[in-house]
Amino acid sequence: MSGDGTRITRGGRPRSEQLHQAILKAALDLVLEVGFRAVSIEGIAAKTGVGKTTIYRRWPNKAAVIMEAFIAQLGPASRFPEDERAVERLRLQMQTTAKAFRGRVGALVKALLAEAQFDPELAKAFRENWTLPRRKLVFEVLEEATQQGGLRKDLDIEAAIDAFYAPIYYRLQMGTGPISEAYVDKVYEQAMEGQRQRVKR
Amino acid sequence: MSGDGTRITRGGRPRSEQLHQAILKAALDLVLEVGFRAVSIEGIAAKTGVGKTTIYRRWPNKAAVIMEAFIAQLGPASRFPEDERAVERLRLQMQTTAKAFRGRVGALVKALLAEAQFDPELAKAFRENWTLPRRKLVFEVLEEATQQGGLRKDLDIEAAIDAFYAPIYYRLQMGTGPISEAYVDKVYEQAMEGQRQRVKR
Amino acid sequence: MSGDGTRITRGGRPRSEQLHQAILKAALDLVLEVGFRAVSIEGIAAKTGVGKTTIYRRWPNKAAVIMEAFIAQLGPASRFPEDERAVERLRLQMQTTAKAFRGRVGALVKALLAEAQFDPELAKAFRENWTLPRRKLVFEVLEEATQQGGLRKDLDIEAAIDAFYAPIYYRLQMGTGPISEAYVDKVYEQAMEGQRQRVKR
Amino acid sequence: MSGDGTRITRGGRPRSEQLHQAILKAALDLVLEVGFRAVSIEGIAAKTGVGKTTIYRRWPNKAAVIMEAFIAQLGPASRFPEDERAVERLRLQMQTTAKAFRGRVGALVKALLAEAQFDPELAKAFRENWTLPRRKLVFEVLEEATQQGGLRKDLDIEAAIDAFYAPIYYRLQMGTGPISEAYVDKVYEQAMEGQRQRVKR
DNA sequence: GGCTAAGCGAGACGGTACGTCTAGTCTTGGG
DNA sequence: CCCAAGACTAGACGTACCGTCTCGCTTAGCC
Repeated sequence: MSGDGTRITRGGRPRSEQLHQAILKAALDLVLEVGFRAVSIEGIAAKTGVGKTTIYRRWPNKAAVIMEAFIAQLGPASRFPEDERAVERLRLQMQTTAKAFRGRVGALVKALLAEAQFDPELAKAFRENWTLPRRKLVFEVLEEATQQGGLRKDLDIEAAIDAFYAPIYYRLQMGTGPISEAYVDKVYEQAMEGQRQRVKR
Repeated sequence: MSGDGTRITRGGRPRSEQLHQAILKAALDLVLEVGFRAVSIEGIAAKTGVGKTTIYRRWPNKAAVIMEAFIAQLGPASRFPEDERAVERLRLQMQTTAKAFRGRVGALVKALLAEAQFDPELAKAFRENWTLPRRKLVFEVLEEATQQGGLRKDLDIEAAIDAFYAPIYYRLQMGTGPISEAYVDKVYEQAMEGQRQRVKR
Repeated sequence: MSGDGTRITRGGRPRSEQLHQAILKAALDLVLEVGFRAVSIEGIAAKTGVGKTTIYRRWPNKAAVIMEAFIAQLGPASRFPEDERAVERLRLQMQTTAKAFRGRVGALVKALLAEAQFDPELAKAFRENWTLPRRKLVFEVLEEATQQGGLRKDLDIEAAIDAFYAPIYYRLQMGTGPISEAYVDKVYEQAMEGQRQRVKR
Repeated sequence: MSGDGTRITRGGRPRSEQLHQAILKAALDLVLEVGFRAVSIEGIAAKTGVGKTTIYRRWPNKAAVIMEAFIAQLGPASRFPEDERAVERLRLQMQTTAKAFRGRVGALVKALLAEAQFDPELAKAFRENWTLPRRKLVFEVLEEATQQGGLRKDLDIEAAIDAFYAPIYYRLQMGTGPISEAYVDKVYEQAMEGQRQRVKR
C-alpha cells in the first residue's frame, strides 16, 4: 500500500510524518469503536482534524489506510516462542495466534480479509504483509521439525501449513465454534498426525 | 432471509411469485457480471423492470436478495456421490465442492462470506442455509465411516469436519494457491491421517 | 367535479352514500389538521378506513375530493342578509365573507385557489362552485341598487364586483394586512365612490 | 431566500457564481417550458449538469430556487414611467404591470403566489422581494399625488393601493375576465373616484 | 333464491422525486 | 509542494405517494 514509503521529494513542503501517524491512529481507533464498515475517509479526516486530500494523497481508499494502520500496530511478525522442539514452538505459536484472534486483532483480520475479497489491491497487501510473513515462519519451523525427525520425508509444506492454520481462520469467520485453547490443541494434534512419519501401517 | 416465505395473506393482491424469481435471477446475473460490490438494489430493479419498492417489500438490503438468489440456485445441499465406502464418498464430495469453488459458486461464496463478516443477519442466513446443512452431511458420512471402522473411536467430529473443509475455504479466500484436485486429495489424505485409528505407534 | 352525481346503475352493488360522506369528512378534517399539502389520498383512505380504489372511483385526485368536501360543507351560497337598501345588503355580505375568511373557510379558499392555479379542472370547479355563484348574487344586488338610484347609469358591473371583492382576496393571500371590519368598510366605501352617480364635478 | 448572499468564506473552495447563475437560468427555463409543478430539483440539476447537492447546498427547495430566479430576472422594481402628473404615472405603471401579467411574468407570479400559500418562507420572500417594493413605489406616487392636489386629505394609502392593484391580481388568478387595457383603465378610474377629493356631494 | 355486476378492503405494482449520504476530485488561500 | 476547508459530480440510498391493478370477499337488484 502507499508504496514502500520511499518517495523522491524534489522540492516543495515535505509530507508531515506526524500527520501520517495521527491518521493511522485515528483510523484504528475508529475501526475498533464503530466497526470497519461504519468508518469513512471523511470520518478519519474529521477525527484527525485533517483535510480529506491529505489522506487521499497517501492512500487510495479506507481499506488501505486501515491496512497500514493494522500492519503498523502489529510490528514485525512476532518471533516464535522459544522451545527447542520445533513442533512445540509451532503449537505455541498457534495458541498465540488464536489468542490474538479472540481479541481486537481477530476483529481486524476478519474485516480486512473480508474487504480483501472485493479489492485485489488490498488482497495483495494483506497477503504480503500478513499472510505470507506468517506462513514463512511456519515454513521454517516445519523445515526444522523435519530435520529433527518424526515428520514424513515427502512433506508437502504448503498443504501442511494450511492444515495447521486454516481451521483457525475458518472458525474466525464461520462462527461454528469458538477458537478455544482446547480446539487449537485438537487442530494441532490432528494436523500433526497428518504429517507424522509412519513406521508401518 | 425474508422469513420462511410463509406470509399470511389476509386480503390484498398477492405478491407475484414470478417477479420474485425474476428479481433473484437478475440479482444473480448482476453479481456474476459486475461483482457483488457493484450491484445495487436500483440496478436489480432496473434490470428486472421492477419498482424499487417491490424489492424493498421483500428484502431489507441487497445482501439478503443475493443470499436468497444464491440459496435458490443451489437447491438443497446436493446428495453425496454414491460409493459404499463412506470415506470415499467424503473424498468425492470434497472434490465436488472444490470444483464448484473454482467456478461461479466460488465467487458467490467468497462475496457472501465476506459480506457476512459485516452483517450478522446475513451471517446467520449464510450459516443456516449453506454452512450447517453441508456440515451435517459430512457429519453423517463421518459417523457412518466410524461404524465401518478404521477411524478412531474418540473422534471429535466437529474438529474433523474442519480439518477436511477449512483448507478449501482458506485457499478460496487467501489466494495462496489453487484449489486443484491434487490439493484436495492432499488435504483429504492429511486430514484422514488425523482421524485414523492407531494400531500402535 | 365527480360529474353531476347521476350515474346510471345498471346492475351491481351501488356505491355507498355513507362512505361518500365519511370520505369527505375525513378529507376536510385532515386539511384543517395538517394542511392541504400534507394531505394525501392515502391518508384520507387510511383515516376513513377505506381502500384507495374507493376514492379514486369517485374523484380523480385529492384536490377534487377536498373541493367537493369544501362545497358540501358550505351549502348553497348563503342568502344575503336582509335590508331594504341593496347597497347595505352588499356591505353586510362583504363583512360576512370577511369573517369567514378570517376562519377556516379562509384557509380552505386560500389552499383551493392556490391549487387551482396548477390544475385547470380544479380551477373550473372552484370558479363554478364558489366564485361565480357569489358574483351572481353581488350582480343582482348591484342591479337592484342601480334601480334604487344613486349609482351611475353606465355601471360596469363586472369591474364593480371586482372593486368590492378583489381587495378582500388580495389580503387573504398577500398578507399585507388583516381583513378587519374596518378594512372591509373602507373597501366598501372606496368602491362605492367609484360607482356613485356624479351630479357634477 | 438563500440569505442575502453574504456568506463568510473562511477557507475552502468558494461557491461558483457561474453555477449559481446557470442553475437559476435552467430553473426559469424549465418553469416556462413545463410549468412550475412539473419542475423538480432533479430536473434542474440534470439540465444544468450539476449534482443535486450543489442545489440543496444553496436552496431548501424548488420554490426557493425559482423565487430567486424570478427575482434575479426582474432586476429592481422598474422605475415608473415619466409624467409630471403623479396620477398619470400611476396609471401607466398599472398598464405596465398588466402587460407583464399577460406574459410570462404573469405565469410566474401566479405560480409563486400560489405556492407561497403553502410555504411561509416563500410567502415572506415573495412579499419582501415582489409585493412590498412595488407597493412602496405606489405609495410614493400616491403621496406626491396628494401634494399635487385632487386627492382627499384623509387618504388611507394602504387601502388605496389595494383598490388600484387588487383587481389586477384577482383577474390573474380567478379567470373571470382578461386583464385588458380597457379593464385596467376602468379599474384605475373607479379606484381614482374612491380617492378623489369631494368638493361637495 | 340464485345470478350477476359492481362495490369494497387490502395491498402489490411501476413510477417519480424526494432529501440524504458518501466517495473521490477539484479549487481556493495560506505556509 | 503541503495543508485545511469545503465545493463539486456522481450516483445509491431508503421513503413517500401516485394512480393502476389484482385478489377474494360482500351486497344489492333483477330474473
